[in-house]
Parts: sequence; structure tokens; C-alpha cells
Amino acid sequence: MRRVFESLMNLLNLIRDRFVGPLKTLVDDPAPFVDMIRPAQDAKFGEFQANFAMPLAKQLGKPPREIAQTIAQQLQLDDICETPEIAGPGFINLRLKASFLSAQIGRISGDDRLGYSPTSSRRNVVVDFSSPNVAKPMHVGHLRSTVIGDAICRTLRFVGHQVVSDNHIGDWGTQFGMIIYGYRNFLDEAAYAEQPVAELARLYKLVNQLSDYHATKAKLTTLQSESATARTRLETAEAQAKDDKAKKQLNSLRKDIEAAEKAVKDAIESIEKVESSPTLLKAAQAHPDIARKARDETAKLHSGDADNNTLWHQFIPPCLEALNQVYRRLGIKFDMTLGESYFNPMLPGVVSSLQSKNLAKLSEGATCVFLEGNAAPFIVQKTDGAYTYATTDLATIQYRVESLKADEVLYVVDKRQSEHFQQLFATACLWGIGTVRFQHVSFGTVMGKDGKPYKTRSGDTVGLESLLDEAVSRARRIVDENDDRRESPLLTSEERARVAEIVGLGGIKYADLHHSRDSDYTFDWDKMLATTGDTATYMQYAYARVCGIFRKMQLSRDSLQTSGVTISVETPEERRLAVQLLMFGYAIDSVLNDYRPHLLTTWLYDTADAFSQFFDKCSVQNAGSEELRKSRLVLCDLMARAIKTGLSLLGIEVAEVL
RNA sequence: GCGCCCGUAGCUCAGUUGGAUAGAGCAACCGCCUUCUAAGCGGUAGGUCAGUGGUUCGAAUCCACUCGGGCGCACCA
Repeated sequence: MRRVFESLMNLLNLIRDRFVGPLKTLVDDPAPFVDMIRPAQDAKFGEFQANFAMPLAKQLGKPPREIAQTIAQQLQLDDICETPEIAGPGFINLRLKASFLSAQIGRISGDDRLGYSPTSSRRNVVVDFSSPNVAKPMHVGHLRSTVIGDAICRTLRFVGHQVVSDNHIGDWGTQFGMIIYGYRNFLDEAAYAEQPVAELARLYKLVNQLSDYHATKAKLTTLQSESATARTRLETAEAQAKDDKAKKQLNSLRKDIEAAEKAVKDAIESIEKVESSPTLLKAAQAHPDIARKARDETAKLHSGDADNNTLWHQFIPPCLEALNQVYRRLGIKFDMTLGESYFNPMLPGVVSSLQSKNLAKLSEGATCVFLEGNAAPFIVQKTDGAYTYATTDLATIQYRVESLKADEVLYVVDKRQSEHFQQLFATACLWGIGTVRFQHVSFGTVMGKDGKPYKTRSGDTVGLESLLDEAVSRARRIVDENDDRRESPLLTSEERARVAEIVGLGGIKYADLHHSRDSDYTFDWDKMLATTGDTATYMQYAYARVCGIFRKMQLSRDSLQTSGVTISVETPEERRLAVQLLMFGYAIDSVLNDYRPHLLTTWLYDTADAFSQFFDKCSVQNAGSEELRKSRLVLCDLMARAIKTGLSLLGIEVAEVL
């Protein structure tokens, strides 16, 4: 019994442990076979199933059902499960005993952690996420990194790991040259005094647009001739196309044309944008070599120019404050915000160290690390002497390993940068950084309903703040509607605003987190704030319904007597809810196995779903006996804790009344 | 040209790394509020898992090829 108590944290592991002994009588290494014990695919098979008998049959040359039988006979599981059943070709099906469920629910009742005790194998994990560029407003693209990274940090901390969340902001890049140039040439002083960040963003955008204008204009005829060439090539190819191979080439040529023509169209559009505005055109003509001059400003900044550094120090604080405003609203905290600038002094040392170890060498004027299997080199210093983000990232790794003593470093970054990270990790290993575990926790692009990266109608990226405002105002409408429908509304205006914030932000975060992170995901307002289905609201609603039960019965959840109550798991709904609650530890462990928060959303949805059925079928107020009512109250309370805790690991809040 | 990823229901997505009859939400249709929040519950319908071949007791999952789509690829981060 003691054993059950200690290792219940992850119910599956508890069961797996019991198979080790019996399996050892048949094989030397039971580990791979133990892994083949899984949650059952279908409730009719019980809660767990063991799938190892079939592959083992081949290895041992015995019928699988016989092997299953042999193992089943040796199993000592009767404190947990009913007698194992052998089914189909040789599956072992396990069904949890009602007495076990009842006892375990009783044991963890009233516990916000649902019986999950902190790990004894604590790791020191640095999580690098969000990483916006300073002085460029955050947009929808930053949302995924921020939300996923935060969820991972929270879950790691919950399990008991030492976590350092680090916002590796872009505060040193080429955009600062543009801003400095803009500041010197186009500053609107009144606007800067009023809203410095907005004005800096405007300057950045302006300088960028003008640089672009000149570059595009210079490039336009080339683009046009490339487009024309592509068309000619297609026509000749079309005339000659005979076999399938040629046909395939035609297709790829057609795609080339499409791309070339789009490039021309985009170029013309961006030129038009400038030329259609007299002010912009005048500015463009007055600053013909704006791009080079902006680059010069960056170089001056990096080489220690006093004036530019003064400006930089002046720009940074309001920009950081603007970022923090967004993070505060999202409920996200960083342990440190060490931007690229922080690592600037270390960059020469990184390069010379790589050179001294014969890892980096000069190629076409740039200092590069060549890696096996990679066509492109990893450039650590450009021909003009400037360092790249590769260099910064290496310096950052060194800092995280040496100063932060990291065992593991996670990078929550767009999957399009996977080659960079593959090269970075490979270089770091060659460099001799030690036994740190690196992982690029990659994620896909946020798409619009049109299947293209999410943009506003005018083609701009969507600002993060307006996105949050939109979510909250949509949520407010729903909250208003719902509360107005009641005979006597339960919420004051201030409470409605608070609930709208919780529901709106929760909806946005949940929508993102419930997709597996690798895939691109389609941003859809109607879905994330729908009043039906698999949304944050569904869980929040389930939570509020529990609160409603206690409110109606004039009981307080805080003073609920949870110990000494016998938990009933007689009805299918009670049973399912109990099983779900006990699977919490497994869900948490699955999330951290490969940093996939969506496995937690799945568990949350299943749990809320189990509760909804329970709510429908198992009345608390009208339970047949006082004993049963107590049992159900404890289940309700535990389910509310489960939802609150689970959502909190995703950075999502709950409300007593919805 | 080289490399990586993807293709599952009308739509949006899962599918626990090779297991039993491929699942959920939305949309559609049918039912359920005098009892704890109907933002809910129950049910029906919906599939050539892009295609072909292979590996084996067993494949959406692994391998090969084909078709279709996306994304990277020396001095931007």
C-alpha cells in the first residue's frame, strides 16, 4: 500500500512498474515492452492496455495469448486493478478497481496539485522565448512563442524544476540604425514627447519604407526581366514537353512565374505607396542613400560611438516599458531580459575562441564555421567585421551554461529557423560547451483564414495589443449577453469587465496552445471565442458551474470537509471523472516529455467533458443520501481545482461566475 | 539545384512514436431546461488517412516512388 501512495503521481508509471518483474522472467531488458503499456484506446477495454505480447511472441516463438497469460498470472495488481483480461491477438486489458479509484480520489481530495509531488530529479532549465524586437511593436507572430514558452515555464516549475525564463530581446540589431537615422532626420518632437514608443516605431517604419523604396526601385527592372525570362522559358518548355518528367518541370516553371510576377506586383505596389504620397516621395528623394546611412548608424552604435550610444540608452527604457505593459496584461513574467546588447562585449572572444580551436576559418571574407552535412556555413563574423546573431547566440549559450549553470536550454522559436538552431547546437557541441541538452521548441506560423500568414486587410502585420483588445471586447459582448439573459444578473459592470478579460485572453491563449505546436494554425476569432465546443471557455464554464453548485447550496469550497469522505464511483459518470482526475500526472509528464502543451489542453478538455456529463447525470443537491452528496461535493471541488491548476499552467485564469 | 516539413470528415485539428471498429470540435439534422449555469447533455449523418508499391502477426504512423502544397538555403535577425 505504501508503494501505491508514493508513486501514484503518474498512474501509468505505477502500473508499468508492476510489469517489470514478470517481464524480467521472459526478457533481459523489459524497458521497451513496459513502454508498450498505454492508456486504453477505448473505455470499453478498461483504462490501460498492454500491447507487448505480440512483438514478444515473435521474439520468443510462443503464441502471443500464451505470453499475455503468463505475464498476467504473475502480475500483482489486485490492489489497483480488476483481474486482467486477455483480448484479441494478445492485448492485456486493465480496469481500475472502484475501491482503488475511491481511495485515491479520497487521498488527493482538497489538493490543488492533485497529488503531484515535486520531482526529485530537478533540472536547471533556461527557457528562451518571446524575444521581440525592441522599438518594433509586438505582433501576432510573437504570440505563439510567448504563450507556448510561458506554458512550458509554468509546467516545468510546477513539476519542481529550476526555471530561468529569459526574454532574449532584439535590442541591438540593424533596426537601431534606422531609428537613429530617423530620429536625426524625421523626428516629430511633440509626438516623441507624448508617446515615445509610437514615435520610434513610426520612425523605424518610415526609414525602412524609404530604404525599401530605393532598393525596390533599383531592382524593379531586374525583377521584370526575370519574370519575362521565366515566361519565355515556360513557352519553350511547353512546346517541347513530351513525357511526364517534362510536364513536372512545366509545373515548377509555372510556380517560378507566379513567384516572379508576384515579386513584380509587390515591388510596384510598394513603390506606388511612396510615390502616391507627396511627403513620402519628397523624403525619398531627399534621402537617396538612406539605407547605407542607416547601416552606418548601426555600425557606429556597435563600435561605441558616444552620441549613438546616448540615443540608444534613451530609447531603450520606454520601449521596455511598452513591452512590459503587454506582458503584464498577459500575466507573463521573465526572470531576466538579457537582450542581444548584453552579449555584445563577449562577441570578439567567441570568434577568437572558435578560431583558436580551429573551428572557424575565413571564407570569402567572412569568418565561418563549416559543419558536416550543411551546405551553408555558420557565419560568426561578416566581411565588414560585424557579428551575426549566430555569434550572439553562441555567447548566450556560454553565459547560460557558465553563469546560469543550465542543464537544459529551450528555444521557443518559429520552426523556419530550425536550420539555424541545428547549426547553433552543432557548433556549440564542437566548441566544447559540455553536456547541456539543447532543444529548439519549434512552432508553426499563425495563418489567416485565407491560408496565408495572418495580416490585416491592408497587409500589415497585426499588432499584439489590438489583438488582445479585440479578444476582450468580443468576450465582453458574450459576457453581457449571458448575464443579461439571467432573471437577475449576477455581475456588476466591473466584474463583467474582469470576466471579459479572463475569457478573452484565455480564449486567445487556449486557441494557440491546443494546436500541436509544429503545425501552422489558422487564427479564427469565431472559433477561439465561440460559446460552444473546445475552447478555454468550456473549462472556465465547468469551473463556474462547480462554484454555482456550492453557491446554491450555501457552502464554501474553502471550508469543505474533504477528508474522511467515502468517494462514490458507482455511476459511469462518477467513475469517468475520477479516472480523469487521476490521469493528471500522466498528462503533465506527457507535456514535458517533448514540450507539448497541447497534451494538457486535451486532458483539460476531457476532464471538463467528464464533468459536464457528471453534472448532467449526477445531481449533487438531490443525491440520494448525505454520504453521496458529500462524495459528489468532494469530486466537484477536486475537479474545480484540477481545472484551475491545469489552466494556470497554460497561463489562463478562471472566474467564479461566468 | 540542395535540404526540411506537411497532405486525415464540408471546415479547423488530434491521433500517446507500429496495435483492436481512425477520433474530437465546428457546421448539418434529431432530441433534452418546473431540479446544482442549456457557454450544457444525448443521438444521427459524414473517411479510398493524397496515390501506388513494399516491410510484418498488424501501417494514418516505417521504407521507396508518384502527385499536390509550404518553408529554408553566406554575410537580416
